[in-house]
Amino acid sequence: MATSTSSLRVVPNTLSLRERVTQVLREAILNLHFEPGEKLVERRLCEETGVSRTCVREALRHLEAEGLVRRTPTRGMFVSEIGPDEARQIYEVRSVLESAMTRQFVERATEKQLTALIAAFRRVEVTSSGKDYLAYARALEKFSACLMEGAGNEVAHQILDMLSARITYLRTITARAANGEQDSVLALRKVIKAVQQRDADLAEQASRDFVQNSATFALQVLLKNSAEAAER
Amino acid sequence: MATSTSSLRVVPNTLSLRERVTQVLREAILNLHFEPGEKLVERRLCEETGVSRTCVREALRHLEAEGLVRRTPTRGMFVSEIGPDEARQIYEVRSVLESAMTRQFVERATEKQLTALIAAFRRVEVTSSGKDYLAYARALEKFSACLMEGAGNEVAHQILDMLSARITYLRTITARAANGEQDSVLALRKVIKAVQQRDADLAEQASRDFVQNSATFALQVLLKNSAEAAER
DNA sequence: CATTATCATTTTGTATACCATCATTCAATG
DNA sequence: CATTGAATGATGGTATACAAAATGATAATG
Repeated sequence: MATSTSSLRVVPNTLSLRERVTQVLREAILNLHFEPGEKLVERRLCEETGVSRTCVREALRHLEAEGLVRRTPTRGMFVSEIGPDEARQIYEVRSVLESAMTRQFVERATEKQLTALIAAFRRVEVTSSGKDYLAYARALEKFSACLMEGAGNEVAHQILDMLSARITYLRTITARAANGEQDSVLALRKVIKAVQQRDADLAEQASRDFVQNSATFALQVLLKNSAEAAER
Repeated sequence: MATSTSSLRVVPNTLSLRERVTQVLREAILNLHFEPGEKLVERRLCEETGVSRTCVREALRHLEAEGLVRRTPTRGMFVSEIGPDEARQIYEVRSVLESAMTRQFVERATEKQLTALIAAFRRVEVTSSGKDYLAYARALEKFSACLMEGAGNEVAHQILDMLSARITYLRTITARAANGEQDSVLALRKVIKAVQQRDADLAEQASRDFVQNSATFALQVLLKNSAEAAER
């Protein structure tokens, strides 16, 4: 097994064009450079990004899988509008998956993986006080990645990665207030605590609470928004 | 709301070419028309399917998302080889998600959705005695769909749909013995029972057992296979 | 003979042009 | 003023081209 310990593997660090286009479009959506519900016309995206239609189309398909855009046959792609109901579903899935993986982490992770998780948590703490949303989002994703790694479940990792696109989107849409992040970090600290104590039940519950914390906040804002929209 | 009651809506029943190509390739993989690990050369697939490269590529990307094929940059697509470790991960995720959704079903489903679930279960029973694997697989997918519908979580549904491709694949690879299905149906009946009694805890546990049942079987076979492969 | 270097072929990744079909817009018409 | 219907624009799909990388075969070298 040459791969496990001292991997000499050279990682191809040059992202393919399609991947870079995907990134650019994803960030554009997350930064609200496009409005929710806006139609994304391929030809226009080609001009704006300066790449071919082939590439743009493939990138859009990927974003469709992530749930950031939706396709209506023969009518085109639209930026997703994520309402309260879909948000609830997303958080439900995330809660269930992430808490289960937290439990697995407690039961399976090595010391090294634990220190990695703690380091990732530190980064979350640091970025949470700053003003860069996306840095905070990336720190959370990294934390999640460490969790999945220690839990030994790459499949779950991929699924949560897909979901995290929409979750970050929700964070942006609901334009979470500053203390929202502080609460989150607080809840996350409890997770870390429980994990360090190797208390699987407590860790699972803390993880559930952590997601619940984000969920209730986002849902409040979304419900208020959709109520206002209904009034008009 | 013109769509809800007397829907004259003409559903675009013509699947797009890309979708049909995806189906064809998926079934080809599931039927082991391609071997696990085999390289899928685009040009060859174009000839075999009679469609353009663009279409084939898009279909392959979809299958990649489903985990049935894997891509190595600039080297191409390969039919997935799903080993014991990945199988464990898949079943873990499925167990966690499906049992949670079973609980939600108990808590949220309407009478109508319950009867739909029971009907789906009947189909599982019927197909389990027959010899058509894929019919059985479809019946299970339909059951899962009813479950998600009643649980009110379309997001979870989509995720499990993605996973189900690989699960069906695992069933094929492990060429499950006939009484394996009987055991499964037995375990599934317990789920139905618990759901009918509206016992959320019991239903969740029964659902977990049901998946566990499939998982242990598949893992046994896979471990034996990979042990044999290691000997050689 | 084993290894290295060279070179031709194949394949992927991307770009471009093209067409048929479906949607949308908007003006003509009654 | 509502309808019809033609012009415009977008998508889904095809064919082709080409650079860069991978693969495979063959020649050169120690």
